[in-house]
Amino acid sequence: MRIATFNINGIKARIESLTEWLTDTSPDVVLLQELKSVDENVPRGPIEDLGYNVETHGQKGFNGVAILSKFPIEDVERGLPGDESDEQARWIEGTVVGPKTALRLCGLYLPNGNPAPGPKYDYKLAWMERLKNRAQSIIKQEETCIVAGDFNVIPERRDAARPDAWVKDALFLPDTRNAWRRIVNLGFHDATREVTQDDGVFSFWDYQAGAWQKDDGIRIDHILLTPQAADRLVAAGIDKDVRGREKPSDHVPVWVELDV
DNA sequence: ATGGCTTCCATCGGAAGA
Repeated sequence: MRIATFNINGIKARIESLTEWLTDTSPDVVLLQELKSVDENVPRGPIEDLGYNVETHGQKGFNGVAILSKFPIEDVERGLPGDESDEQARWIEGTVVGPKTALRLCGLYLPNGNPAPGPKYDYKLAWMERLKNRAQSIIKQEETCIVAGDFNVIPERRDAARPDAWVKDALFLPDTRNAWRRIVNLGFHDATREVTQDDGVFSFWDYQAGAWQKDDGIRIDHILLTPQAADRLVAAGIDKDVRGREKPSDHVPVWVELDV
């Protein structure tokens, strides 16, 4: 089963390039971020026409996450536990049942956090603490599970073309990276790092200043695997060419193939 | 660079993104 995560930066603006990529690569499951749409305005028709079930957790104007799946999506939960007052649509869970085993899916759009310091950065760190708590219970349950999405975290210097440009940024500050490590160290495997230790592996290139043309990218979209999921890892990759197509998102899809 | 693009909402500018 191929599972991808993709921050599409607006599902209404991206529906044509999204369906083109779905047709080309035919992933079984897709976790989407930044729908920038309420649920009722998501253009689900063109996606359903390609054989996908669609579960969304949208919000007016920004944020918004979704699960697309060729398999039925069961036990859907919306919103990250731990703060009833949090109205931002950044978390969705669901389960798909493959030929061999069930797979729990957690799709996330982690807060950007800039400018740091400030209230937006405080929200980011608090959100990461809630994510750690949810991740801890997933690990304890020994589920075959992936936690994937736009983490807005550059884990290491090798994950940026120009790491020195990011040292004061919310995506790369020590508190951000420490919080990331505390989550990964619960027992997760970073799928992309399971298949490559290379520099220059990126998932985002800014629209500005010719970042794509200069390959001035960062790796911030990640797929974390529980040990039970990592045992079933067959392959992983990044669909980098998507960034060079017409009217692209500033992110590209990151994917894994799991024997589930 | 107090933002060089891009999207959204809502108009003809501002917020948000990373």
